[in-house]
Amino acid sequence: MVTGKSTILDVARIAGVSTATVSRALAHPDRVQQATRDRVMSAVRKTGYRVNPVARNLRTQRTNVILVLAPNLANTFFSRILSAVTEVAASHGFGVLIADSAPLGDHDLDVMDLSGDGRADGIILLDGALDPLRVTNTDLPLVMACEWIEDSTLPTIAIDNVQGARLAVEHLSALNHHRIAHIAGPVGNVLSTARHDGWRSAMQALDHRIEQNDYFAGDFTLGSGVSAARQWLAQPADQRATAVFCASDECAMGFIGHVTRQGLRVPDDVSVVGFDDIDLSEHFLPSLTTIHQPRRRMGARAAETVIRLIRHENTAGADAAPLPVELVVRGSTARR
Amino acid sequence: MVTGKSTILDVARIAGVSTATVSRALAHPDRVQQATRDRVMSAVRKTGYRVNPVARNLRTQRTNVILVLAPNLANTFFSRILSAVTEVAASHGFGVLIADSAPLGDHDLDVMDLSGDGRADGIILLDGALDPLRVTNTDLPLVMACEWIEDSTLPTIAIDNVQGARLAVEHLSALNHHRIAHIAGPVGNVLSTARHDGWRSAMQALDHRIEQNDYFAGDFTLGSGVSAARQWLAQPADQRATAVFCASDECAMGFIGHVTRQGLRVPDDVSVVGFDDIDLSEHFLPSLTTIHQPRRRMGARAAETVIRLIRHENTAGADAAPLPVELVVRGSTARR
DNA sequence: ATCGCCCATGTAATCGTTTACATGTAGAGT
DNA sequence: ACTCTACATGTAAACGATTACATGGGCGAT
Repeated sequence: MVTGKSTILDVARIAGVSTATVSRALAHPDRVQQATRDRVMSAVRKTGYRVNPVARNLRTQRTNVILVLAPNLANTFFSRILSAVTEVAASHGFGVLIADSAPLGDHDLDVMDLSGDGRADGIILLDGALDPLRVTNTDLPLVMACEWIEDSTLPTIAIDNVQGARLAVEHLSALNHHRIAHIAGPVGNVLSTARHDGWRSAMQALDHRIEQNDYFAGDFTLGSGVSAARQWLAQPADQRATAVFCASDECAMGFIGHVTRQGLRVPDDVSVVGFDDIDLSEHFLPSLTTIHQPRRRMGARAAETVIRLIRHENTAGADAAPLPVELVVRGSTARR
Repeated sequence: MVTGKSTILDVARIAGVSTATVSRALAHPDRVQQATRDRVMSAVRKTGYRVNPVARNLRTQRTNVILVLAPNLANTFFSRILSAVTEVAASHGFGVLIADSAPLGDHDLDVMDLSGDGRADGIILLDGALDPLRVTNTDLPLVMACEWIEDSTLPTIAIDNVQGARLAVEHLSALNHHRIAHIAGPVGNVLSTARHDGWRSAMQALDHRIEQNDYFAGDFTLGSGVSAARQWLAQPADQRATAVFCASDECAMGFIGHVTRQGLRVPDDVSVVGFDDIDLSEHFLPSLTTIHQPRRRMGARAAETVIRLIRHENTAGADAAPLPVELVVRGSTARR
């Protein structure tokens, strides 16, 4: 019980059996006699033996681990996805490890340098910005979730971002807003692009002209909401958009925070719609009208899909369809 | 380049050398002749060979991986700690994997079932609720951060929670509040306990009586802030505490959100202080007066400490002292 | 009593690396 | 010409488990 680095051989010696029997006693208790099983167990207790997972992984070529690569752990958006993944995986006997994919972009690493050809049985990738060549350079089952990679054939779990943007714009339009600005996400990001496209096409479909000043660059963060708010406030009061559709809730909160502190009121002076429906949105002041993403379902579906791939089960199914989004009307939007 | 599951032996055969030479060409390029090195490299390219980290880990008994166990990834508080850990680790050649420690509490698993005696070289544990017996049942270097385990001798990086609570209470007292309520964190949690103690002792030191109704149970979440707000509102208006010290920022936001929606104003009708200084606090409405935790520094220090332990470097130093906290005065507190 | 089968256990190969040690070759020093 | 060094490479033993196959004893059927 004291040592701590005992091997299966130590146990075998103490129990007076072979290593094979120890291994069997542990993995298939029904295949060894009660008496020897007891001797083995007691030896295990005596030595404090724990199986070395690395050795086991090498021999069995399995790890029972799913690796999740997330682009930015600081983004509160991922938490619920991760917990859903963890739950589903656990119910199938898999553990979950998470890694920040940011270092992968910078250095010359690729996915496998972290995941290791053998460190995980499958990967869930939440980062669409990774070089596709690097990503597919692996035999491991890999599914994308939330974000995706254009022109790749990877299984992908995502929502209909264009539709989400459209719902936001239509909601604002129905409240008699015609000048609906957009604070975008980071350029190059697939989500940004989809939401931006959705905004543009919805505006066109509703015959609302998009003024040059109504597009603000951003990056999903609180800070980018604040700086967009500054730019918006700098415009002459009678020439501003009367509503803003933000590419993320955080960004929306940054915007609202800043304009409120400058003496304007939301939604009386400007309506704001976010995207994501993070936990805080409901409690923010004013509570945030936003596009709800089914985060738990995304995480669960991603986990199920990758596990099915790992097990070589039939992966055909309704997986292709994007998950539905939903407009949640709260206190940050009002009739003009 | 096509296969994908080629071993060092395949490379050796194609290059016409032994596996030892391949291994050396990759790990110590200076110890093989230019010519053979080139042959090896070209064989590597031809086969798409990637070293199998599991085999390497087994052989070298190292992984260059640090495992971080966090109690609750949904808590936005951890993000910045994690990114600091990741950065520092990377600069020392370590990768970082993160796992949710929640499953460890429930099942019969212990730390090693996830980390694996061999899967990581060291552990940073952010969860103080784990059974100490299970935690210390490992040879791996292990450091605690943020939370800690009573009566254990594990190296611990933390802030002075009692002092933080004291600063909050003193600030409110200086603003002429005497009835200062407290919304606590989960019972049994070391942070909750320390902050609760700090509140109580500061109140005593200032000769403020603690009324029975001024303690609210909670659990750090938004929701617990809301339900505390309900209880507080249910009290007769002239008999309520005039200020509230919350055990977390999220909780404070939940409280403020609810009372504001019920028609009260913060800070005019009630002052609120949070704890943590998460990103959003500055942008919340009103912006949140809170106790700032140096999250990046905690993460960095934890990483440095565990790496020093892994390398058997002298670990003595100023590590014992808790990191300083700081009161950040913003818009949620006002003179009574 | 003999044969054959089953069950519990042991033997040893295997997973894919790294690395201590052995081997062989070439050039320097005498 | 001979030895000694130095260096490049090969040989083979680890790392710690799992598992196909071999072995031997016990027991039922004949």
